[in-house]
Amino acid sequence: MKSIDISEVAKLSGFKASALRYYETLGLIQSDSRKGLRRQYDDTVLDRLALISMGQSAGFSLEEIGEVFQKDEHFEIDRQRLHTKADEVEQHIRQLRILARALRHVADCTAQSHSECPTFRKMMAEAPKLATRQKQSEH
Amino acid sequence: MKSIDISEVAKLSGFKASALRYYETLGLIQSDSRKGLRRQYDDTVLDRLALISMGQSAGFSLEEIGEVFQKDEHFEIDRQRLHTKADEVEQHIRQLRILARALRHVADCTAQSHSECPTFRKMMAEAPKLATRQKQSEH
DNA sequence: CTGCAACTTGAAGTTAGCTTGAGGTCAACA
DNA sequence: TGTTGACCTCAAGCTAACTTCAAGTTGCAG
Repeated sequence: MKSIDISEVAKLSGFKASALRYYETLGLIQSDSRKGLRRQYDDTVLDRLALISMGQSAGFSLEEIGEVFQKDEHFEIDRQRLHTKADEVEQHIRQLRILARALRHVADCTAQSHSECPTFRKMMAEAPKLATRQKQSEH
Repeated sequence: MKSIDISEVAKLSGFKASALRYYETLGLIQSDSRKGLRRQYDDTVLDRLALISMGQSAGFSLEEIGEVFQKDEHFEIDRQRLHTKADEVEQHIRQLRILARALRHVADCTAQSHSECPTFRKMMAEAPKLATRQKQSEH
């Protein structure tokens, strides 16, 4: 395990140093030592950051992402939680596939009004049950 | 086209009435009339809202979503933009697939440290180039 | 005709996720 | 040995996306 300087981590991960410091206050990452005042990181931090980045793009809050990282004693619960998160991601993927198709359709369909195009109508019919769930489950 | 009351739209779409009013100020939706003071919506608003919801879950800002809805004169540019958005969504999907696999792996893999598990290492190796792009392209 | 629940507006407040600024410290190079 | 530039801390500031609040209005049930 070699140590990397924060500026290097920033460069490699695409996160700004200020974001890395912020993540540290949230307990999402830790620096393993200091060189003077400067944070040095174990290179596994890059995996963590990649997961954080992907987690964010999956719509998880930093708090949720943090929970996933807690490898606590009761790891059976933890495994369950991870699978649940994976299920959520897959659900999300299904929704995005509909969106991609809808976008391409709207781009290509020559119909005046999409609300009257049967192809579009059919696509949208699949969407609501997927699309409204997030909001309900919040808070 | 039948008109629906805002409370009904809220119920059907999963968005709160306050959010609907907010979207109206941003020009994302319009109410087609009023009953007294109360907003009434054309039922195509539900499609729009489903698209908004999906767009958000794809990580687009309300402003970006609004742009997509602008069906302006130069529709060739518009088509191009829509396809670009679709490309972004598909890129996003690829990233989420890696995340889902990573989550399931971490849940099931018995290795002490994931950073030493070759399967995990291999997955993560695919991720960075996908995961860091969003941040760079912002602003 | 009278309530009153459910809407209205505009302004202010909230939360997440960072970034920025002021003032300080330090490693490394000339 | 001194200077400099990149880091440090802590507090305050910022943006997006809403929500909440206070004060007013209105459709409709009784």
